[in-house]
Amino acid sequence: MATELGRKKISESTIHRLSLYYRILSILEKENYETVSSKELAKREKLTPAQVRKDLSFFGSFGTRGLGYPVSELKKRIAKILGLDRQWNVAVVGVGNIGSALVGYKEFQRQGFNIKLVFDNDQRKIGSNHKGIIVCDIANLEKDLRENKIDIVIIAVPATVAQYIVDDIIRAGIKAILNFAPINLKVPGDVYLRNENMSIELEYLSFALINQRNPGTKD
Amino acid sequence: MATELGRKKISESTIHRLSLYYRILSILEKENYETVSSKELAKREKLTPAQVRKDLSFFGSFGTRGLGYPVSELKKRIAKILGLDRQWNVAVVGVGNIGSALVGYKEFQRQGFNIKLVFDNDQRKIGSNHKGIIVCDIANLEKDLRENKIDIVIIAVPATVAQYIVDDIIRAGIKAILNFAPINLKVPGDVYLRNENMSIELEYLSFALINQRNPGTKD
DNA sequence: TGCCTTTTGTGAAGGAATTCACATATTCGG
DNA sequence: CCGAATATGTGAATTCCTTCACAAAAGGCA
Repeated sequence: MATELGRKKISESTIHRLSLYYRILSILEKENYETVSSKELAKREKLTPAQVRKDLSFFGSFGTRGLGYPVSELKKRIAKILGLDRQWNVAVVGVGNIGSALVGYKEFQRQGFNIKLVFDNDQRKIGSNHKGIIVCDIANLEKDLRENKIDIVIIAVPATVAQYIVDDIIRAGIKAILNFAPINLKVPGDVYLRNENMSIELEYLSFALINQRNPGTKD
Repeated sequence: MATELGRKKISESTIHRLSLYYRILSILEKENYETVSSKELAKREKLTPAQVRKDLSFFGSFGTRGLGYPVSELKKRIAKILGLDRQWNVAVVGVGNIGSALVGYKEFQRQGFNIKLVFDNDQRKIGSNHKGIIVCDIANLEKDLRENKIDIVIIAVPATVAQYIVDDIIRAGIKAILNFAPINLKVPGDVYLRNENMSIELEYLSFALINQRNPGTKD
């Protein structure tokens, strides 16, 4: 699943770790750190310094030998790589438990993911104001997505209807989908689909407790 | 990070895939399938048949050559492995956006994760009924966790206070924590901590859109 | 019964990700 | 300005994970 970028293969785990570095760098920036070493970064994320350096090296030489990495500068570079230096238009489909939590989740906006539209099929919800956003009728999904130039759609509907929604979304030309429904969705080859499985980490904890794995932090 | 079990090392990814198999098997069971091949299982999860067989082989020989795996039986075996054949007492700390979504998330109960207690520090919320559960005062966290024999605690408080909460929780003897706060928590060596990062997959989509990775499903 | 088909279970091979180890570059103190 | 200390960047080594490939087992059918 690794991709070419320049000439090297970048693994999915490297991208995920970039997200983690970005978060740490935001904190360090607030704490007025000027520079940070791979050692320090590694310590905060329970990784090895070599891992941090290798991850970053895929994208260039951002550090200074003997000193470390400039915090603000590195943060900007990672933002650029991950596309967090721009604004994304996001829509959420389904204003149930999960959907409404996501609409109110401040972290998204902070990273440039702006929830522009929210959809539901429940007549009682449609038209109501949900955390500053009017709930749209799912009947107009395709049209609304197009007209509002939505980049990413988050699926937060019951598993039973998720595929129908996805089919609609794809017809609207959407190329990136984040799925919270506990089901495997089918999408064409040119659409990016990621699944968010809320149970999986709880199940891991359950397994760990039973089998007494060697504990510790892990993402 | 892999653990001994019997004599073989089980990787984290194998455990995560067991969760996926479990979900598929539940669906197949409802659809009255008697048996399923590694090929079919693989197809549904976008994996290879060899991967499926190897994953399962770590825990025993569950299949029949020429036939495949017995759906109900395999589901039970995986449930046993993951600890989904028993009930877990879970507490949620923080009844904000995320916290209240989790309390209402039916999928957890279905898998044996019973949310028994919910905590907040907001006087207006304490004592109120939240989806059938009375919100407890976080001041009594340690005592309540002990008295209710809580196994797993879910952290859904702001990042700024998460560490204090965790310290309390650990004092209460809790050994498994699922953290939704966007911060790295410190826990003793004998406590299992997993982080749920709601932004990470959105960031991956952002990266993918910018870099035109080869698309497709991935968990 | 015996043969053909299917599919598992698993060592061995191959590939991918992580860590090692060190040459190289830079800062800092005196 | 020099030497000691620090920390990057990266090929090579290692470890870990996935896939291959095939022997072994079971079912189905003539």
